[in-house]
Amino acid sequence: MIFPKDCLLLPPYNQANILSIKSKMDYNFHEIEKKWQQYWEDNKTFKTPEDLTNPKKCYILDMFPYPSGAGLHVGHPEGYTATDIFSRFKRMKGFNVLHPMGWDAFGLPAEQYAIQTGTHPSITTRNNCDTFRRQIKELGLSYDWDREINTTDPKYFRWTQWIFIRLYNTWFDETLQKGRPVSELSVPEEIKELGQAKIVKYIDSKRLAYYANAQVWWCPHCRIVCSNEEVLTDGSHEKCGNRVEKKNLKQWMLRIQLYADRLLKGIDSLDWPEGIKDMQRNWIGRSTGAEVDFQIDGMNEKLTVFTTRPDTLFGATYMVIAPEHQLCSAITTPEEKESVENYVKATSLKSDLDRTDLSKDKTGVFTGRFAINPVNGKPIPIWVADYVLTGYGTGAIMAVPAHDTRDFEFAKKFSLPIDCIQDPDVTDTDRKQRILEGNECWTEDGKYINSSNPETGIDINGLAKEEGIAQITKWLESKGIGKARVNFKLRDWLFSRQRYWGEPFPVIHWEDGEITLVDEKELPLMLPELEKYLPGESGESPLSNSSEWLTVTDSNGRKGRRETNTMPQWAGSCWYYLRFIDPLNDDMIFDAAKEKYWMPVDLYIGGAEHAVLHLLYSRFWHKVLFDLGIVSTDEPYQRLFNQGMILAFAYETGAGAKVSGDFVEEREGKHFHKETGEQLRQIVAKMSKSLKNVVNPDDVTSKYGADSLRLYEMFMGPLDVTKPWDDKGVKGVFGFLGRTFRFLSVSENIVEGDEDAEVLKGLHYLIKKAESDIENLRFNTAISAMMIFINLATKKGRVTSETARTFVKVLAPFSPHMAEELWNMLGNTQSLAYEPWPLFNEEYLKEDSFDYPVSFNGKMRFNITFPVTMTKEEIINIVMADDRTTKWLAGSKPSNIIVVLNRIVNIVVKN
RNA sequence: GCCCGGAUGGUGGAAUGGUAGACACGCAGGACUUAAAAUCCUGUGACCUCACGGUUGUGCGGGUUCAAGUCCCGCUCCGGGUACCA
Repeated sequence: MIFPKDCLLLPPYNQANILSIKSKMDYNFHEIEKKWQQYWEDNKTFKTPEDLTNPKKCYILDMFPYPSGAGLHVGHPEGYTATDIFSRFKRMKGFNVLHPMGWDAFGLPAEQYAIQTGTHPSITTRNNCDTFRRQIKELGLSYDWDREINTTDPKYFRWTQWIFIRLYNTWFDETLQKGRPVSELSVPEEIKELGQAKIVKYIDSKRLAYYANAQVWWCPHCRIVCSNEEVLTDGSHEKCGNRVEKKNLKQWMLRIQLYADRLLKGIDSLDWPEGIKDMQRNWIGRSTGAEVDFQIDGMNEKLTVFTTRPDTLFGATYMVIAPEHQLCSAITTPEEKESVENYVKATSLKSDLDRTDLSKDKTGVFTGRFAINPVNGKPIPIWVADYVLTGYGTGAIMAVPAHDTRDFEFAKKFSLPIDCIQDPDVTDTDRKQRILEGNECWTEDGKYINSSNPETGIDINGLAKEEGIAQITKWLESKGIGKARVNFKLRDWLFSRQRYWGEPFPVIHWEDGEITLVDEKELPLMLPELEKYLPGESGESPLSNSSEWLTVTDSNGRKGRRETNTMPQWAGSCWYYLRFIDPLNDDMIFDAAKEKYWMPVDLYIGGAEHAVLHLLYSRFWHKVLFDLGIVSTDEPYQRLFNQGMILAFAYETGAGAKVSGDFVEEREGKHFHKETGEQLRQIVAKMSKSLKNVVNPDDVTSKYGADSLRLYEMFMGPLDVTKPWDDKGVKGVFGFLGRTFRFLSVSENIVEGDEDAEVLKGLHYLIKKAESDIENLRFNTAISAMMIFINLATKKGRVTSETARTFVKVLAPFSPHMAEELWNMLGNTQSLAYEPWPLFNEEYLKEDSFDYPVSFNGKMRFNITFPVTMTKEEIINIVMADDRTTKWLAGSKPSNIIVVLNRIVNIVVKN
């Protein structure tokens, strides 16, 4: 055997030492992670503090998952790791932290599985939750598991039902812009005179929860109601391919529209991404305008339209009503009856997508009837067209084809008159002529023309837009044929589903037509056990199959039937953040003092797909609860952040065919088809079963450990951008963790005494950087800073124990298992979860000198190091005397010399 | 169509208007090993050059500035949202 020279120099006892070091050096993440997860669980390390006197509190929330049968995918841990780092950091900063997790477990998949197999959804749900919980625990996330909640737990949905009762018993006082109990609603005298039935009707018309007919898509084949997205463009059901039809069903609705203004104004005060705020604003869609009445020629009826541009009334040359408009058949003349009826019927078969597709030609039919334009007395034709929707405005519009592209297209197609009433501000005289003649649409502003009428006395010619709107609105109001109005795009919320696996409504429909709610004391109203989960014949929920549960009799022998609809999945997720505050309370929804302490949620992280609906619905409920004095804040989520989607590489052939990951092999950085040998293009796509590019976190943790998975997900890039998963990237952070462990776990590397100045500077820079990066959720650069520090420390070969302890604390929020292990090895017996976060000392970061880049006309040429205290004049003198300056000036004289202290020197030379 | 983002090496990305490419992956070379893996070291935007060094470079075209990846104007492409909103 030949030994290398150096080896011979080692005394025998040192070789033994190497062995012991070697065993220490192994980064055995399996053992470490299991050990600390067990420790945290046994010691309830992350139990939420009960003490509510600490003024520093932080409520950190994840959007809780729907526990699907497929288990976790790598997208879940992204947001969870981010909130975990934030939570661990805040604990070290001395905050009381509330960081809970639960399950949004009502939902369709479990119900469909029940239909197929007869397995009760609660069993499927429990199994799925168990899988999710196991997987999440294996990531070492610091949740307080004593607060775990599940929306399908009767102890939880009891309170969801309780909130529904509150909504039902609340009305919105538009004067105060506030929800109030119906007991405080005063019924007008004229209604009181009409008797009890009318009084009840009046009150019902004010309740935030109301019962109404609503049109839904119905698949006769599957016997279920479908959502818009389940209906394909050709009007068939996505799942079975059969044709769907529209069906009117009695549904529960919530009057979110009344809260539109409050929901809109509330957005301003929130620390949310601007993009999400804009999306919510657009969804609410507030627009101001006016309602205008048009008298129908030859009938004692009027047609009311909503318009944002009442000032363009002189240009209104026809009207359009939606096919569902209530006056549609009354308006239609006998001659046009057949064509209108056919058109209405054809529309009802169209899916919403089909109907609203911009690329499709506009369709419509004439009703045979005219309306009178109030500003000039001209009769204008009334048409029916499906581009006008019933749900928005009044379901009728006045068309101004000269200045609205949609109206223009329609007018051109059906040869309707086009009257230009705004002077186009264009220099091109040909174009100007075309616009004035009604051969081109002008949608920008311009001074009014042709906008006066001696009979009505209006004249807005020459005025600008704002003044025109004001004058016409004033005129309409004075004549009693119109008024200023605010309109919202936001529609009331359809709040019932014809499903089994959801919260039952605590509602009884009595045989005499009365509707009553179940007494609060009787909650929760449980779901009945069923033999089969198929929907009822007529579109009713599966609950209608249950006989005992369904019927009730009151003390007077009156028979009643329970509501068979259930609540949508949104219901449970609308308020879960409140239950986390006091999840085990059986006496009330939550303790008021605890709510006051913990609310609002300080940081809420989840996917952008919930940017509108979940967040808007949740804010709506919260505002109602606020108005009723149940919660103490007006908004639930103070700071929101959306993580980006994690995509994965996929492969396609030159022809664009997708190739499953199984058939791809990599050679020299290129990708080839294993069978055909064809070179493939690497693309980035959503993870999907068909592309076989789904990454399972279990595979990653078993190979590299949870700390590596966490670190990689955070190191991939900024939290909010979509980014592709790359297995190779995990190796990078795994390598870093291994190097860190191997360095800090060897006692020879840890010394006592004074720290090296460079290491000290690096360490304090790291503390500062990590702290601000965590606060700003910029974890990728914080991790990079840790790598830089470890690279420096390993180069130096040793650090002081003080430095080691400090570094481990910085590492702790990111890779807590390894940090705990190292903390323990450094001689500590307690968990470091509550160790104070290290303070950085600005003194160590101070530099004596700065390496100035010297540039000529902005191009960097060379560097010179100067003391940081050196003045501009001294710097200029030395730089100008430098040989390299002479070289770059090449005989020219500088016209200007810019010195920005401790930043740059720029010498300007004019050519 | 409209709204909101984005475009930086082979890849993910970094960069208060002030040295573009930190950190990492990949790749290349080397060390260790019988060998491989693991680990460690070195190099690595492109182009010219033995080298010193130079030229060029942040999607495209203009502009502001002593100085632009960053600010402004006009485009192109990509991603997300939305669907005729009167």
